Amino acid sequence: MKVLSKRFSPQEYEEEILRFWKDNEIYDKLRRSLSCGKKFYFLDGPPYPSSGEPHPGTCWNKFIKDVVVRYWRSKGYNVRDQPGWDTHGLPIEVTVEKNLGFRTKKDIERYGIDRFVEKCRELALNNLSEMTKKFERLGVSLDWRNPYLTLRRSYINSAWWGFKRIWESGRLKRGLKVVHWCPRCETVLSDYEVHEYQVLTDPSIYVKFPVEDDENTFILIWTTTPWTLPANVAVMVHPDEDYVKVEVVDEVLILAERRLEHVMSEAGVGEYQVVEKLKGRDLEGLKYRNPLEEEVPVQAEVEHKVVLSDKYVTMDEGTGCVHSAPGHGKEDYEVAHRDYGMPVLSPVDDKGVFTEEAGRYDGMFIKDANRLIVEDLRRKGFLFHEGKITHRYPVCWRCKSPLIIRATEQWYVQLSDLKDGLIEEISKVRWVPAWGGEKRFKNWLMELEDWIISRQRYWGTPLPVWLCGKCGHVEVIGGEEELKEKSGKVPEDLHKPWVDEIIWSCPKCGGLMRRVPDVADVWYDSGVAFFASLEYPKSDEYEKLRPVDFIVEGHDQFRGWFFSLLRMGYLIFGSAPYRTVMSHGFMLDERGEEMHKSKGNYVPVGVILERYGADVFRVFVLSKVPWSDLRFTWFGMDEARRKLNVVWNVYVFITEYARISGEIAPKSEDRWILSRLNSMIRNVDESLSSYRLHDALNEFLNFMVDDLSHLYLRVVRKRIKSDPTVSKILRDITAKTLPILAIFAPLMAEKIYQEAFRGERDPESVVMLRFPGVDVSSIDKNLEFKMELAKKVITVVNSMRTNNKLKIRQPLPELVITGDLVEARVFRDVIASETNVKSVRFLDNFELTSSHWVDAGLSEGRIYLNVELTEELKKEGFAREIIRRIQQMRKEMGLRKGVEKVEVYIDGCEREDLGDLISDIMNEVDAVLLEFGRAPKGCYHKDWRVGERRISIWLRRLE
RNA sequence: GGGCCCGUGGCUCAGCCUGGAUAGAGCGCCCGGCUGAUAACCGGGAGGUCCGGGGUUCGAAGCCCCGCGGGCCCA
Repeated sequence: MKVLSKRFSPQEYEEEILRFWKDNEIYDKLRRSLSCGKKFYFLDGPPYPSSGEPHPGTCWNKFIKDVVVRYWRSKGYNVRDQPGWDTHGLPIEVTVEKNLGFRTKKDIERYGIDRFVEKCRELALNNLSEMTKKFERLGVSLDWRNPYLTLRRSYINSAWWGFKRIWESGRLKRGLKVVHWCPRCETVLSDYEVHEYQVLTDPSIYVKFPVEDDENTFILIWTTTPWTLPANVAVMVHPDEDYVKVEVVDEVLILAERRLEHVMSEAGVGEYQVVEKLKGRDLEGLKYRNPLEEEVPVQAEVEHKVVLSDKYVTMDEGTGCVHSAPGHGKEDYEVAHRDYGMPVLSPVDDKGVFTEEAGRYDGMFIKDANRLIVEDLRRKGFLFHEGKITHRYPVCWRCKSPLIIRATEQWYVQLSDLKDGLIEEISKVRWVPAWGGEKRFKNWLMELEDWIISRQRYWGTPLPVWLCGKCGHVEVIGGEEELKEKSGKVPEDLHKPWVDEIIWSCPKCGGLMRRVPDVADVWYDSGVAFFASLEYPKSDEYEKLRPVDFIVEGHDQFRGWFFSLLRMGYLIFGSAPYRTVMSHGFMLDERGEEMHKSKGNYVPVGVILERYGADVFRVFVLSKVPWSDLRFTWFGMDEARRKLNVVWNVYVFITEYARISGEIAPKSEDRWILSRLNSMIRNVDESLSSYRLHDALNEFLNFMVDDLSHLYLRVVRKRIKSDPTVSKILRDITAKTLPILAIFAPLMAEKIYQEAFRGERDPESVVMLRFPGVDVSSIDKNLEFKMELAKKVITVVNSMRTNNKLKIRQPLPELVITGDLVEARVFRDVIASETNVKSVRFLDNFELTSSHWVDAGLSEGRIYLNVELTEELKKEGFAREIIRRIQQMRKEMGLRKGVEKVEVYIDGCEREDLGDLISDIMNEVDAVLLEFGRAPKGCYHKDWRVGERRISIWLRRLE
């Protein structure tokens, strides 16, 4: 055992340890040594490598994962610990577009899809390699050299295989779907991708729809999207609400009674007359004309009418008569088209520009057309009122363009009828915390809709769907080998555009089979990770490893990755693919706000590492409850550093003193610390195996700091040089705590292990040490309880000393303990030394006999302290005062204990004041001479006050 | 409008699932101590309507209900 360097300075050694791991291929060796262990399948949730710098919250995420895999490895499990990267999709495309200065898909096609895709690939690979470096620097021990990438050929093959399974199940369909659409990216966005909103100002108009064959009667509707009026086919009303016909000047308007007052006041109409009252259902089938039928010729062909909906018509806003355009609204589609069979108009193209079908508005961007449409309505007398509205409106999460809703042909997977099955599956999964799955996720699943899987983009897993242009025959391809069978060749790359070159003739009609141009939703990619990362079915490893034992991600991933995995697991294998799912919160800044680079409150990982190193960061985040949000604070980091510093000091102390061997009978405090040690190990083990990581870490740190450092080491300080039992215990503690420390603060643990504890026959690295076993026979809860009582006694006595202005340095003659506190009797010596009392007695009863006593009560008993100072005790106290000051001066002179000797001269007191304690003093401060009176010249000198006295002390260093 | 989470000294947070004696840490503050683990560390003290109200209970920070405030998700 070598002596550990005194300073805890992670910045100095962390890089060195990382190099040690790398140079010696520690993790490869570790994995190999565990290859026969029981399987533990951890699956990494793949982040987008759209930047090379991980967010501090992502570090938190990886720390949790790291602790879990380290724990199971230490339990001897063969842990699959492959990291993953979600390399496809819009985040990457948009970054590349920005880099290249592109604005539209046209730019990409002009540039060349092949070159563009190469740029995407390059960006993803560069960023993931940058991020990998950071994660490695943070001590995250995933298999970084061997990640799964969604862009790999083998991965796409697996993804295609899954796609074909879905096709074979009959759930993959193509049809008209009303979707959120980004007019800049020119693609559909899944519901998951619609989560960003901006406050925008839009027109708010009331429009009169003329009722057929009833001159001067109008249905009054309200809309904030005038551009959808050319696509109007119906008006929805609530069947059970009251509606009125109102006379305003010489016209009759139809609207909901409950909206009447509000609408008229907003429009500034003071005079109006209700002429008729009727139920919404009475309006069903009422025919009307679109006010723009001259401008939009297709409108003249539509038979417009009133339809009913009790679900989507509210009395909270508008007129109670809801303008309905099935081509531009989900509810509109559901009611007007699906229930009433009305046609779907959507005269808008992928860029959000009106098509020829929109007549007069052809070629205009929809938002720009708003003004003209309003003008046309006004000119023709159909505009009842025009105002403005400021509301939250969804925007594209990547490019921030306002989204539009439109009906488009998409490939989708029918899911809505699987709701019950999926909910059943999640009840079999263990959720940490439990409410995440049982409440939040379940509630969310109730709203389940079909999954639109196609994206009109370039960088993604191509949909393996080939379609005959002539007869519409569809073939879904489950892998490149099948592709070869069909077409006789395989593309050089499975991505667009190369895959699109593969064509063959239709087996049905001889027409041309071409691939549909779409790529898959990125959630398809990550959703198949549980088998595609294992290259299933080409490799059968998944059969051996399934199901995934553990995943953990931020709570935003319930509807993200947790769901996409569940969905794929259920669609393809009929069950949830995972056993335990843990969710964690977000990392916030010091003020509790989300951290964003653009907000300027972002703390770069590099800065954290520079100031504290990786282990401190790990311990800071891992000691917090994972499932609520976490504020990053620098003083929190300080706190973590202080704790680790104490831990470090504990090991320093052990290496310095726990050096003798032999064995004599253990004392109570020895049995106590061993009991605590084993209790701690048991608790940590239980907490880790149930993923209460913060409980485990805090339990461990409390043991190290409170039990070991603050109490045990203080108590055994005097014995340690002479009693081999203490040395043995401390070495035992080291052997059992280092593997636990290595789970949470691996760099520090390795440094300590390598520098001080690793023996010649020990494993090469601390990470190879197994999780310590629990020696149950050492656990004595009763003894631990008694120590708690002893601690209470010590606290109370210290408090009594404070109240009576008696320093701990001053020995007191006697302490009497009564009541249940006498249980602490076994710790008599501990109490005596910690309270600095000469004699401790435990009695059933005690009567105060003189005024020299003070007492204090606890619920467990009473404590009596004799504070009478005899001359002898005063001397002892005084001697401690002198020793302390000499030691202080020695330290200031930079003298080392036991090495440099000194001569001591004291003025201001007499030899008699110290009596026969002088030799003790000399012994303790390494003095060869102690004289009273003034010192010769050239000594280090200081004046002190000790109580009432003024004391001068001189020290001379001996060469 | 629906769902979920959170609310505990000045600050940051444990504890709540599984109710139990005087509600814990750390930081900060005040007072003090220790003296070779020492640019470290320790003790004592002040400081709390455990968001509010009601209920269950012998007993509620905890369980139930109703509010209030904050956050997240969904509409």
